[in-house]
Amino acid sequence: MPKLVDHAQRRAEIVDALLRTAADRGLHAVTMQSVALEAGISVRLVQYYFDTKEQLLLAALTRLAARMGERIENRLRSAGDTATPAEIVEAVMLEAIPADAEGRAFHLVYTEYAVLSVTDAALASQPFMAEPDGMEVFLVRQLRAAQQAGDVDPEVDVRREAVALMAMSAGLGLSVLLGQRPADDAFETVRHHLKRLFQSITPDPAAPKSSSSS
Amino acid sequence: MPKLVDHAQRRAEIVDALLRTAADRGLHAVTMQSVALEAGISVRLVQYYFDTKEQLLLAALTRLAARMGERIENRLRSAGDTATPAEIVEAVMLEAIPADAEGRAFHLVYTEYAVLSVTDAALASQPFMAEPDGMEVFLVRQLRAAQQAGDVDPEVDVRREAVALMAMSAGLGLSVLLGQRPADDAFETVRHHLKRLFQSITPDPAAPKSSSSS
DNA sequence: TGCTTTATGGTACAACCATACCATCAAGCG
DNA sequence: CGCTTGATGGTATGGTTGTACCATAAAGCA
Repeated sequence: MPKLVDHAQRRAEIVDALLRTAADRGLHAVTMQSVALEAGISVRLVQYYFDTKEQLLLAALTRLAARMGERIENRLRSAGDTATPAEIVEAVMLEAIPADAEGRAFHLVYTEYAVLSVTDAALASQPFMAEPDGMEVFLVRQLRAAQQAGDVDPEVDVRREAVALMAMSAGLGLSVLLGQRPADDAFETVRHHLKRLFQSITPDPAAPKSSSSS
Repeated sequence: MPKLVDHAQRRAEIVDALLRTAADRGLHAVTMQSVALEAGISVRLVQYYFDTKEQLLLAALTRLAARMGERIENRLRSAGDTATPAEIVEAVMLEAIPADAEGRAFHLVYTEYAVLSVTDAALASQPFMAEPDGMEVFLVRQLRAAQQAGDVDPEVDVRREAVALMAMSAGLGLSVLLGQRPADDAFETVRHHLKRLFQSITPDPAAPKSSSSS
């Protein structure tokens, strides 16, 4: 045998090339040739490591889903062990909003995959949308903990609230992606809304005005 | 001359054929041939009425944006003249959630265009995203009116709240489109949230329990 | 040392796509 | 009545795409 290439790494490089091209020219611009060019290899090699284009696309999606998990975990880790439910919920919601170029690229490709999955059977059967369901129960747990800590009104329907929070962050993220509003605006909206939610039981007459934060 | 065809109507038929194919096979499946087939005419005719594919896509987008306006106006009209700001806001938000097949088709294609516009220069320059901005000022007005009527806490930042409401309905609509949750669930979430917003000044101790949770 | 296996390049091929070109039919105007 | 003009069909064409096929260099094993 020749160079004895590490297949896993080579596949990762190719997948990254795909994600890069998808990020700045769209998922529809992803072809065997464009990926090969971006990866600096021949088309034949892309074929060699991923027999068919569909398998390549699925591998990229898998990678993307994994990265999504990493991103959220990183957010939570950087929040530290002493993080309150309010801080955790905020971290998760802010993750859905693309701030820097990397975040934009990530969320764009992810959204492209999601929309494509509506009309593409091969993608629809892929369980990469399990995330939202898991996220929902996670948020519910955080809200319940906040309720028991007295930070959230015990009358709040935590399940409904969790759904609303996820929808809001997704919607804000999308609007930022579409260039309808700057990321900072979305950030502020999230913080403002969470402040309301987490203060709903203690209106604290000493400082009723929201004032500045962050 | 022969049949002396009404160009406007013929163009409308072709555009509708495009929207139909896009709705059930995706925007990426829209080709001159697929549109011609769906419209029951020859490819040459599609070429005849829309010189290039790009013009055809732009025409379809224009039609889509117009239909968006009609849809919202219909919602508002069916709410009647006596509608309260709360009812108007609810109507607008529910419109963003695809309930029936037609709504699904409409929102799917619209979302596909929106996502495509991120990487497609020709679409990005199109001002079909002016809607959200106009919608924002519309919602702000409604919320202000509600404040003056005493239905919304006067301390609420109406502009922030409007942004949050739009994001939430967009996010819920997207999740329904992606099959992550049923439309009824999204409806309930909207209603539940609006009930909180519009009762924030009158907590009505007679019926504090909103419903049971999971 | 020779053979097998792996990694790679190049190229061919069939399908498809957008578009251009050529032809035709019919209707109203002169 | 003939000619022009609008509406349509068919087909060619150049480009691109995904995939299959053929070839070859190199590295370890026998």
